[in-house]
Amino acid sequence: MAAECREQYLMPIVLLIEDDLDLAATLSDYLDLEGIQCDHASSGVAGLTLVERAHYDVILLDLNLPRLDGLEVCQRMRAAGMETPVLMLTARDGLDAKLAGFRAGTDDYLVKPFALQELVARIQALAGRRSGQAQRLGCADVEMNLPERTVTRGGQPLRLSPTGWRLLETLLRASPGVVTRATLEAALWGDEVPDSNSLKVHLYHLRQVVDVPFALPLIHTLPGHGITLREAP
Amino acid sequence: MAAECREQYLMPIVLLIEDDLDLAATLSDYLDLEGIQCDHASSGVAGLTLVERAHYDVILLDLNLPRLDGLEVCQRMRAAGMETPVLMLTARDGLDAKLAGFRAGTDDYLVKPFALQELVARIQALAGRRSGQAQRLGCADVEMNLPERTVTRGGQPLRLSPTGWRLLETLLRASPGVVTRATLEAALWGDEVPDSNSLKVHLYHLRQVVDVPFALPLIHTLPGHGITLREAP
DNA sequence: TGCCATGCATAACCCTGCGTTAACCCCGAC
DNA sequence: GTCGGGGTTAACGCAGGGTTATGCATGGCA
Repeated sequence: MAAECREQYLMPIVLLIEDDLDLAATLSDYLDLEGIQCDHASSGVAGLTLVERAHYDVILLDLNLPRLDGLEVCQRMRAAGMETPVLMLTARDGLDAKLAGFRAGTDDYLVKPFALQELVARIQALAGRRSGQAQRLGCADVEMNLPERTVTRGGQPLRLSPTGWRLLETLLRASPGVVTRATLEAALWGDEVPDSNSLKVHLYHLRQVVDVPFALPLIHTLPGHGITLREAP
Repeated sequence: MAAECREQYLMPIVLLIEDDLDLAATLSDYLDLEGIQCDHASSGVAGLTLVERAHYDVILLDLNLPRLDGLEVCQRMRAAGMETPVLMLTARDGLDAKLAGFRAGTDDYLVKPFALQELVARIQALAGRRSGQAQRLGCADVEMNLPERTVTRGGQPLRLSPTGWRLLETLLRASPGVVTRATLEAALWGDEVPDSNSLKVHLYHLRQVVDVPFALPLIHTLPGHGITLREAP
């Protein structure tokens, strides 16, 4: 996880199921560099439990796994009703192997050795199709899921009022940049700003939810400039 | 269950945009044999107009087209907001060509010569992801079978009025996303919304059927945002 | 033909919680 | 010392949303 706020709003989260730990580390590092967050499971069973527990945009699935092989994992996922796109990674190039993969319910099939850039492109294509779920805003450990209308900090869900939501959204979109109070007021109310006090009250409430319960405050005011949402003041 | 659903989904309709008429005829015949209906356009412009006019599950796009090449066609489709999956067919195997394809918005990339069976498998994967849910919708332990017009929760059948059905269907299609009340009203009545009260009454009745008899409520309202159907609020 | 069940629209009611407002307070700049 | 930008707090009004009751259609059925 990169320490700084990401400029990319579109940050797919993938699960890599792969028993070769060296390869897994290489892939994971590269994907992180490309702005794709990557969880890792080293066996089929571990992968299946992770899939049930968390949300992923794409699943990278090695075909040759020790006990439970990739085909089986994919079949079980589909049988359980999971629709998450699966990208099968394998050294087997034969037509029959590919067809078996698709029959098991995979969405794409990439033969090793492959170019890492192609892997990234295919992940993005698969994640983008579910465009609804891929739209997230994030900064530090704050994550905002736009279609689901949920915000979490450090994985913990936050309760926001409609205005609090819009406030946080504008700050996130600008992050790590600074937003002037005038811009915030315009984002909340347009031209008809209710009272000069309103904004600071809303900011106060937002901090109560986003900052106070946590160790590190993220909302900083740069006096005379405006407000910013980031780790370092 | 879900596996059977995939197999059972039949007759995707694809559009083949290809200037080589011999190849087009061969592909088209083979796809027809496999139960995939295939329209054909022999130029980029012709393809674009067809795409606007009719619905296709997948678009097979040759990269090398006379005037308007495949990349351009794909870009224009995406710019126009079309989300139809595109499968690029081409003789060019280079990494740069592939990356350019994905950058233009393609969903899959198949290098000639390819096995016809692999083409079919990839078409079905692309079509299934979009319309595989055409038969059956589900979320948590709720299952809706569209052709049979039955809904169950935890295996137990639910009795829904026509309006309740459409309401639940809209929520299921969006799940786990949030649907605004305006969208719901539009889905139920179009432009002629009867009364501002009607929606909340129908929602109340739907909850009586879907949520109240069960331990875990699934229909949540996120104040100021809309309604959602999922496990976590 | 008349009865009953079902589904829908409408109106009325209540309550929670959100937004606004008006205070007061703190602190650094001048 | 004063002024102003910004943080904190409490009070009030109201809209959004949940709940309940009523009346009117429609359609099946005796």
